Amino acid sequence: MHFILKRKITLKHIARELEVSISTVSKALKNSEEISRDTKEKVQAFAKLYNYRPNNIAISLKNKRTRNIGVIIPDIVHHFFTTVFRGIEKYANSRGYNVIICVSDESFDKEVINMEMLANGSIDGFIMSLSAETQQKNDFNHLKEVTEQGIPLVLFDRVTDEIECDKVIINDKEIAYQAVKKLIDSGKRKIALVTTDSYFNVSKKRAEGYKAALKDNGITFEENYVLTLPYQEIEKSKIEHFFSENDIDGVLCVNEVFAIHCIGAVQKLGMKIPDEVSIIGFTDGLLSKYSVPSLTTVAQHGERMGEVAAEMLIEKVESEIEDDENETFRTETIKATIIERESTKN
Amino acid sequence: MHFILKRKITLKHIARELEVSISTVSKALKNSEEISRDTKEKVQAFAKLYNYRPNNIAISLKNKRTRNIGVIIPDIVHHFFTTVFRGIEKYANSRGYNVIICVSDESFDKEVINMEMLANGSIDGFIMSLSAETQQKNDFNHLKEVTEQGIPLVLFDRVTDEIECDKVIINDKEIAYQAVKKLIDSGKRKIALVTTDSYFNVSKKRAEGYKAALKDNGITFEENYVLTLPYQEIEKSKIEHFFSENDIDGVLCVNEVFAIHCIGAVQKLGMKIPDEVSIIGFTDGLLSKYSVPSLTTVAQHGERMGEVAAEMLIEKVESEIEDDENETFRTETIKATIIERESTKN
DNA sequence: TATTAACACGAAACCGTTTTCGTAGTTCTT
DNA sequence: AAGAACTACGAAAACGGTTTCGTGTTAATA
Repeated sequence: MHFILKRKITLKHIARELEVSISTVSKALKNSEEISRDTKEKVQAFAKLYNYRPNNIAISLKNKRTRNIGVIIPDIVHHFFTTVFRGIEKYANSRGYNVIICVSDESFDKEVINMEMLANGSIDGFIMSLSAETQQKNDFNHLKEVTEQGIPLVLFDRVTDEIECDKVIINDKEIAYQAVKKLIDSGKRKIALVTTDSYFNVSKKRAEGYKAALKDNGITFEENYVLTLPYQEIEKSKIEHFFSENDIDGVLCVNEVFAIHCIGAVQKLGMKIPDEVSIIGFTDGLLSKYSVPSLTTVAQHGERMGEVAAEMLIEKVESEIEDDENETFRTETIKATIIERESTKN
Repeated sequence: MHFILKRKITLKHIARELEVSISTVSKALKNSEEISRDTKEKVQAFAKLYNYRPNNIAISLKNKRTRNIGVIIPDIVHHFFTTVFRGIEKYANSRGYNVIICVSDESFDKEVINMEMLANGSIDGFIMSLSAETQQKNDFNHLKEVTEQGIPLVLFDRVTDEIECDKVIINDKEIAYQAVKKLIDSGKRKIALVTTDSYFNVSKKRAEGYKAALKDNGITFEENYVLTLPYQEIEKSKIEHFFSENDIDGVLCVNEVFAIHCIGAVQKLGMKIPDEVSIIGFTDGLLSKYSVPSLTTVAQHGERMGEVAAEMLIEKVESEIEDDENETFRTETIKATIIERESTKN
């Protein structure tokens, strides 16, 4: 076995070979008016023959623009985040950007480290969703530093009011309201909320919608009807206990996995879905689609969210106005929709 | 609102401010022996105060090493790939590498474009899994070019013999054999294979294991018992038809979604799982865990696969031997395991 | 024919580092 | 006191491009 390494060819090589200057080569390849037709053809032919490609790193250094976007998300093995990521990747790619992804693993420290790693020239801007720990600690100095350096930042889904930047969220409160309204309209009155700890801003918003819907329909909110579950390591017994102790006929879950667990618990207790208990979840993933019964759920349109986030970021990146003074930040809201399946009746 | 942009500070700034040369600053920050204690302290203090961080791009250009890994996968909203990716990301990060990810979307052209985009200096090496279309076309010139340029490449799961490089696969044939054996041992004889088109090398391997297990147990292979499904857009009716036309008592599916569909079809036909029909799938995702009945499945240990791939790549990247002559490539096999759940009996 | 304009190209600076090498100025030898 | 040996630093090249500006040659103009 004998490989000939076709090492990357540079302008310098071409220049030397063709006995012209580097500048001439550079211009010739850009089809500059300055260069004679003859020379251009010669250079271009040579470049093509040896498959010349400009070195991205050199261009990045010169332009102070990498065409890389940094994405920091709490988890990658998670349907919602992957859909958002797909949206980001697609849009970014269509605009000639690459995506560097880092996973914070819900850890504050990792989030900080990842940001610092990328903030030193590797990327032109960040798109991120806050880790659980960051939201808990309420410490956003790493974000502040980055924005103060003039690096554009777009936050999605798990955002914070503490930082001024572009944001993309869904209408969590509203859609939770609608979901609960839907349960009420189908005759349910004893509606539970299965949620995570409230330092997740999305959970908080969804709880608000839940409460508002109850109130507007003359149902008094009962603390007992709220089941708070850890984000991971769910105990089935706790859920079963919840449903056997309380007389529930409708459930809103803040995610898909919780909803599946509820289906299991409810069925185990011998109750029929949706007739005796109706269930609505969040996140339209495979689980919702393929569970039996299939799950009525809130589609968050993650891909759209990703696209919008990427678009906002690239806009900021490319508008080199650096207008400092009257820089303006937007918050885009993606309208979630309810996908009706078998776990509810209408 | 008035922001003061703390623009990134460079060696040049420090040098100017402290009235020393750039080289002195550089050395001082590296604690070089060459520089006097006084100067070092002065420089280091200044750098710390202004939060100096070296520019990654400049360092990359100088060192001709980016500490970036390029990952190209067919799909991101896919449990197996995300787990592999998590493994890659974790390991890479622990070694100080960042990961740039591109999605080929099962398209040959996108795969090529993405490779070219990254191959011009943006990354030190590739980890990838071939797109469906690439496997179909059997065209691997883009891979060949990259390896010929001396860029390390590690292929995982969807690999090809046409390219000499490091590879990470699972023991597809073996584990399929074991899965079928398990069905046979539990008394099943009329075992179906639900698979994709055979240009997927993994499907081919699994089919081989399936056939070998039948043969070794004196069961004749029947073409009728193989159901080939498209990768997407599955028609339920086709599956139901398959199960009503054939007298099946065991099923091996090459993925989770196929398995879930089979559960649905079998149940619709009024047959009991696992007593009348046992089902085993591939990919241990949420669906397998939460379906009813839960699914016995082949765990591919994607995260481990990713770790191994990343480790192999980084080893190659960092061994600058460029030994050309006797460069040696490995193929690591991750041992898949069968996770027993309710869809089979023993 | 002298002047000017157009043409075609090269030198050099620049992006932000690292690193080699050269050299003032000081201290140590003998 | 002269040479050797340090010490502490700076100049410059290099990584691979882009871009501005200057200039020698030729062609057009007066």
